[in-house]
Amino acid sequence: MLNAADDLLVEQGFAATTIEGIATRAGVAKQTIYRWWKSKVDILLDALADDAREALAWAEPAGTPSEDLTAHLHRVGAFFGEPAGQVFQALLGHAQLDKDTAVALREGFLLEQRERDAAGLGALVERHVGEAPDRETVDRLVDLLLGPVHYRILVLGGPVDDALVEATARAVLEEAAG
Amino acid sequence: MLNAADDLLVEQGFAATTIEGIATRAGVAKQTIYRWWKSKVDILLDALADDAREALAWAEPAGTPSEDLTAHLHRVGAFFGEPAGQVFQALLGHAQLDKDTAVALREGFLLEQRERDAAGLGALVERHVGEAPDRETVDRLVDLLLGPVHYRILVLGGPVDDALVEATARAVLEEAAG
Amino acid sequence: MLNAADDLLVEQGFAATTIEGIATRAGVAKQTIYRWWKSKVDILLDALADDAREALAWAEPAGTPSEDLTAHLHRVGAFFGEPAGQVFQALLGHAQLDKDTAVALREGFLLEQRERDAAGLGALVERHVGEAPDRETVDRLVDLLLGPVHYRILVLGGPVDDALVEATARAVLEEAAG
Amino acid sequence: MLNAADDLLVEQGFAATTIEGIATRAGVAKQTIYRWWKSKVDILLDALADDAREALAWAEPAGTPSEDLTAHLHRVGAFFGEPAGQVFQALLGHAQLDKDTAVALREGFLLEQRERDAAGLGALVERHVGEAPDRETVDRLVDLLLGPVHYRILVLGGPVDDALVEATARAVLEEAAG
DNA sequence: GCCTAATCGAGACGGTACGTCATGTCTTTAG
DNA sequence: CTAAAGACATGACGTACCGTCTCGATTAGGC
Repeated sequence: MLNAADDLLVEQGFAATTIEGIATRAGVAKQTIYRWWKSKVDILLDALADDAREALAWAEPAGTPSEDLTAHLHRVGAFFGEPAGQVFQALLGHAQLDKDTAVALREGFLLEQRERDAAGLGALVERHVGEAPDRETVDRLVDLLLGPVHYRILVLGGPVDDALVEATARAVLEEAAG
Repeated sequence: MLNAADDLLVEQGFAATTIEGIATRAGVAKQTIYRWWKSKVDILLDALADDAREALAWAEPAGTPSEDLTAHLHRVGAFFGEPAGQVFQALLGHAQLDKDTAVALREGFLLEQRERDAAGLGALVERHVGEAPDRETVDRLVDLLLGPVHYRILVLGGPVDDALVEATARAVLEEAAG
Repeated sequence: MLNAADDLLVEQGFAATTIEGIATRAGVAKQTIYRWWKSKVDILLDALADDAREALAWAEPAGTPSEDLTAHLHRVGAFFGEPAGQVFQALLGHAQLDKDTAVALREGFLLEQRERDAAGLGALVERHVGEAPDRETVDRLVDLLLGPVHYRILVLGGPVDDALVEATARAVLEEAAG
Repeated sequence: MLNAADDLLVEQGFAATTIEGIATRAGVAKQTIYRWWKSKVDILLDALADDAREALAWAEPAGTPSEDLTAHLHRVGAFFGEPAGQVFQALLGHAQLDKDTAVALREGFLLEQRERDAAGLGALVERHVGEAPDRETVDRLVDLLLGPVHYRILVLGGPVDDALVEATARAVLEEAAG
């Protein structure tokens, strides 16, 4: 069922991903879907949870902090090209239109992801400057880090290029070094 | 008609803003709407164009570059609380779900706005470092500048706070200074 | 649309006559049906009104009162074999299960039909005994006349035979003669 | 379970008497019901069999044949106001809509009842005219006797009044006396 | 000042998807 | 080993909008 939803979204887009369509595709009755989820958003959230956790995870240190940071940003940029990333993008889009979706997405995914990002970036900054930044600082740094890439993709709809990634990484490390 | 669309969107949200609803509210026949616009997205784009141009304009220099930059960012953050900002947010959201909307929004609004932002930030950077940056650099700086605020609002759904604005402005000016 | 309903009822029976089926058969959208009727019972009532009026009409005198009476009873018996009669039978059946149907059938058809029957039988009795019976008496005579045939068909499900028709006619005329 | 079905039918009507509802009301699993009956009609038939047999029984002679006949007709009329009578009416109604129900009702109840009616009326006629009528005649008399009352109740939905009952009884006895 | 023609409101139409209900079959769980 | 609980595929329900399509009625503007 989650696969059917995923596939339909990637193939046909969010609007054409109807509950009836998912049911048909999955060879399942509509009622069965309603038994487990209350909307297609709910289904996609479930589909997202597994995939995205992994795709947006912070890798183990493999080079200098700067290198690791740019690598992570590139991974984030690439994520939006994958199926799970398209689901994420669709849910983000729908969250702008519907408060319930916004809340569900926040609580079902974004808050956790924020924690992972804070932990990942916090550790990286500690490696860089020698001491762990406090939580408020880390939060701010996460926004500085992820904002430009998301802006490029979600608002401008453009690809993420090296120059932006490097400038962003540089800005974050400088700000962290204070 | 544009007012009816605007009002409905602010009062009821994007999904409940139907063409039938706009027609009823405006005391107009559905067909009359279809004569001028091909979808509700088109109507909202029209409604957005006027309002947002002004609300997101760059003000004349009024203080140090740093002060002007933080002031502009605060204005951007506040914009999303206004009716026009909600229309913008809805269109941005829908653009994630629908390619046609993405194209229309880009061509009908975002590209122009990008020009205004590049011009505004370019001039400010020139004031700050004494010479005008080239276009590629300005583009990168615009992403660095606007990304974090948009990320906070669109992805996290949270308010924009002073610390983030200041850190962002600082990062942009340092990056501009090289 | 009425034809589609009629046809389906005769071919498939009452339960299989669904609004979706009628819509499909008539090449029409479901909503169009709901615009004009609020249920399939309503549609069938409309379909009945035209056809049955004529089929259950009292013919002009053509023989002795007794002959005319048996002829009419035979016509009533035959009516249930025709499409309109099957619609009537189905509506009568459903009226036993649903108060709204009972009321609608009564007001949309039976009361009128009762008037026609009272007028027809009243005139016949007047021919037979020389004076017009009062309304209460006619009503009672109508029940005596139509009861046995309906009982045979609706309760026993059997055909109407000559002996019953003749006995009924005889009983009615004797009762009328006092 | 039979009680649950009965109660639901009287309280909520035939359509609202669902197998799910009966199961819930009886604190039983749907499957358990399907083990014993193949439809709600089957359940109601079972529920009917006991009650109606008694309610529609012919009483011992207690007065003149005419008095006994009107008394029986009144009892028949009153029966439709009782719970068992409502079940009978519902089954009769459904039998008009569904051939299987018609057959089941006939074989499960009506044929037996017909025998009882023929025996009861036959005996009464014998008391009245001194000799036992043959079976064909009795059948015809039963139709003459029960038709008007059923017509009043099932078709017109009205109450049975004294005048009708007396006229019917008179007509039957005269026809029997021939 | 009249008359064509464009434009408007109203709303019917064929569709698609919605979310709900009951069906009859089936599997799982607990006594 | 039975029976409760309830998941499942199916299919109709009645509703909401979609975008297209006639309809008059009402304005204009060109004669």
